[in-house]
Amino acid sequence: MKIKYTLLKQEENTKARYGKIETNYGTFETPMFMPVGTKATVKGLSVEEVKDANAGIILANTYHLWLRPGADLIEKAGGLHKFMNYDGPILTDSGGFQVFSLVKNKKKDITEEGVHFKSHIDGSKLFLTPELSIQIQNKVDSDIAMSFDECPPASASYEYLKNSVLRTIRWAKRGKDVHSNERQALFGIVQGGAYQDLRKLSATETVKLDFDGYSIGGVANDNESKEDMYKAIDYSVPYLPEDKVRYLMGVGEPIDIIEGVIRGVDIFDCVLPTRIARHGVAFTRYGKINLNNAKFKEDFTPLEDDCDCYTCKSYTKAYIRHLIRNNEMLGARLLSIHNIRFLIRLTEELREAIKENKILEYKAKFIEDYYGKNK
RNA sequence: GCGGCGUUGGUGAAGUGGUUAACACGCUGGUUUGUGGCACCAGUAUGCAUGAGUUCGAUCCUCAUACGCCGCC
Repeated sequence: MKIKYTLLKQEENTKARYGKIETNYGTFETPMFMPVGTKATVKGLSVEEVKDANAGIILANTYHLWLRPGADLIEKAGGLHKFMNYDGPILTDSGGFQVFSLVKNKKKDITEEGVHFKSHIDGSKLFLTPELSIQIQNKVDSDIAMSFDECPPASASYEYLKNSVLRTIRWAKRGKDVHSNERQALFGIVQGGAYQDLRKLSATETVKLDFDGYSIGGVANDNESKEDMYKAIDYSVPYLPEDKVRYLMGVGEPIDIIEGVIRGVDIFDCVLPTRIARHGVAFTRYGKINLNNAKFKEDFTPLEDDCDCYTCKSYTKAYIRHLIRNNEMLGARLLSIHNIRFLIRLTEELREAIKENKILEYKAKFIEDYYGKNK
């Protein structure tokens, strides 16, 4: 089967919504946070640890898997789920985001046919098209495939963005036309920067193509301001169907997840929890903390007193600091486990807040705690 | 006791008679939003063993003292 979204409860004061997604691997509630497992692994974590965090869908990346180990090998292994031992739903990003960060000359390398760029591994010349991206995703057999879109920087001009939006719509159609995996859902991506008319154009035209879900892309990159990010959501959501899931790509920070939910977004993904973990930083209810800081040297309490994650149940800040300072890999692992659980727990709490029509109160309390000075 | 060499920040060290004493590590803080994993950015010696002298000016030259290493008695 393909993915099926059901709206269970619309919050009364905002666009926030509580729903469920039925997938090949069970039913999951939204709002939801998807841990990122780019190269068929959530960095540092076993699939058991990912599940212990109560994760639903996880994200893998077409570009990275295409280069290594290759789609054919994953097919031989019996598909991505068997290959990485994850019997939960997997979404594959199309590779658009990666590819455009590797493009050298925008005018020359981005053509109607596809995108020319160089491998980040050996510099060899590669060419990715909307069709090829979908074919790779069909082959690795993820549960949700993403259309191949252009992801321009936030600083792009209106004229550039307009052409980009139109091209992304044409690419979405081409990808859909070759999509052939019966059990795999396919999502369309809305672009258009922070411009209202471009988001409307992108959303309405993409919806006409009838995808299984829709994502809002081109957000949270290139030092984009939060205001522009929120605009991009506000200008996209009204044109998306109510009975399809909405996915905000690459977000993010706790406050951005909250703002996204309030604006009607259902699912999120972000590298932040695992990346900051590798650099020694943990999310907490009272803001981010850097375990490198000297003040944690003799702090024998958990990262968060009331956190239910494995790390908080077992280890102290002083110990994690010691691991991080000495570049011991367990440190990054423990922080990754906590940070992923933190964001998933945030979405669990947002669901409860929506059910009680208290999403704005939840946000106010969160801001007070997270950005307050009384730590 | 005599002779030689050395003494620069938390550490290893570069360096010059003249505005802000290199670099590395460490340390202190920060950044990170569809991941080119363990990165990047910033700060970190009002002072160059101590005292005296030469000089317009000394960390750099001279002398003495202390300490360290090596050799000789």
